Amino acid sequence: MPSRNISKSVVKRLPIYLRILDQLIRRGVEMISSKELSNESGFTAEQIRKDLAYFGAFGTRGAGYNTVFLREKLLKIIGLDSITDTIVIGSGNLGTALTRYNLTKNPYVNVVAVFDENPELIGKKIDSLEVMPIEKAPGIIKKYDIKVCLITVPANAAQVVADLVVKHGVKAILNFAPAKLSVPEGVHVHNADLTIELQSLIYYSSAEEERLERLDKEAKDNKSRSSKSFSYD
Amino acid sequence: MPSRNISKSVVKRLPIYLRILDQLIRRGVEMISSKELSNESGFTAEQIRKDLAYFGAFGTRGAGYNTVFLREKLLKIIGLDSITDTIVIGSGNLGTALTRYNLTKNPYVNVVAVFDENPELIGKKIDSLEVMPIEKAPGIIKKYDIKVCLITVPANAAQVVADLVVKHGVKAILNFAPAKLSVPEGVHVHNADLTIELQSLIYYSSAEEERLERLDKEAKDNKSRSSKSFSYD
DNA sequence: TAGATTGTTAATCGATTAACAATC
DNA sequence: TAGATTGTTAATCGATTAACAATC
Repeated sequence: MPSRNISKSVVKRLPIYLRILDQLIRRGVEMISSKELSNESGFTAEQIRKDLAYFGAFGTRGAGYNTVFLREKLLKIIGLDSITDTIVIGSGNLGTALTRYNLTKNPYVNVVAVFDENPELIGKKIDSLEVMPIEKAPGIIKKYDIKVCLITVPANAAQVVADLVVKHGVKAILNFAPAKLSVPEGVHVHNADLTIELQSLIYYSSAEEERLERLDKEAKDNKSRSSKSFSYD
Repeated sequence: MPSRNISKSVVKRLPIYLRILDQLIRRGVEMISSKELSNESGFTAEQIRKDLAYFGAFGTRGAGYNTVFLREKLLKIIGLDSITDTIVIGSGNLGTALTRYNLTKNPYVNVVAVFDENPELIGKKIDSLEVMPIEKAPGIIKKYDIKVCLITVPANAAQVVADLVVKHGVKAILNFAPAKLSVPEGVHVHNADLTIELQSLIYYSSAEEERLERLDKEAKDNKSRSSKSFSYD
């Protein structure tokens, strides 16, 4: 029996399984074992089987999973069985890139409008879309029943924009602004904070060990200079 | 005593603490308690204290943390105490946006070059940088001792690019391509896969409960139609 | 039937939270 | 000294891994 309350980590893996299935189907593969999915994805076979089992029993013992069947199940589970309309707020470099990217590359998502506050950018063309003033967002959200929104405005504007879209019915925000958004219960925010990603990567890019040892040494030096207690070890 | 083997989840939170400290210092705040940092960040005060304690004792009991002091410690811990030079490979919409973004917004990181395979894009100007042919990457990596690299090429080119930069000494890759990269031990990859983020967000954007129940119902219907066994409950 | 691989339960591991002594 | 808040140890929680019976 599928049980509810699926954890975030499980949900984040589902689109990866979907992508792999898309590739396999394109290559003509009809059946795939959890072992092979493990090779393709880097997750363990046990984890893959367990993830899928939260939603049902989609495989055949002794044989594996039918790729087309599993793909269809995953589409329904994730909610990609019909195209999701979305809007982009913030038509700067990143907003423009994401709009173009989604228009071309992503078969499951459709950007229906791009908004900006800056009057200079209104009317600017991004492929076939024209940047609209932010005031028109509520109307568009209503018209297309928008539930998902991408925010690519500067940090200081992000909360105002989030409040606005949530007020008109948006349930999920992909936030690229380097700011923590407060949203009511039931609204989901994923932070795609590129600065954070990059900085945490820098942590690993140089000899971690040495850097932290240097830090320890400094601390010790300070201590023996200024404190009454000695440090052992 | 600071212990080694810091987990990824801890490291990902450090840049967030850093950003909050930057804001606090700009506002003139001199001391901050873990409780207040909790309010600003959304993490619990216990977690913040524990995270920091992995690296040393930076606070003052009864008083909290000195913002300037803690910021400086964090810079050293993360490795941001000197500017990190980086390169961007792939000068499409996303690569261009990230290059501009980093050039302007990020004080700790500097994009020194942008590369592309496509001959048509070579020579294109992104602010003050000229897109260079990918063949020049090894020379630039050596010249600037590049350890961190952003990959924004199409999925099918990502692995080749990764192999190339790793071969010449890159230790950390921020990968925007929707592809799993294989890298040798000691090289770190962070995937910033916007499609995955967006799709997993869509999971939460519509009534999860209902969707999954519909799925269950389908499964049950199929079973009672085609199988020999009945399903109870 | 023998071989393979799922679905699921139990064991382990790791990360978060709670509690509190240390100490400013 | 009393009040506040850290640093750290112990308890809890959740997620991953291992094991194996079910079954194609």
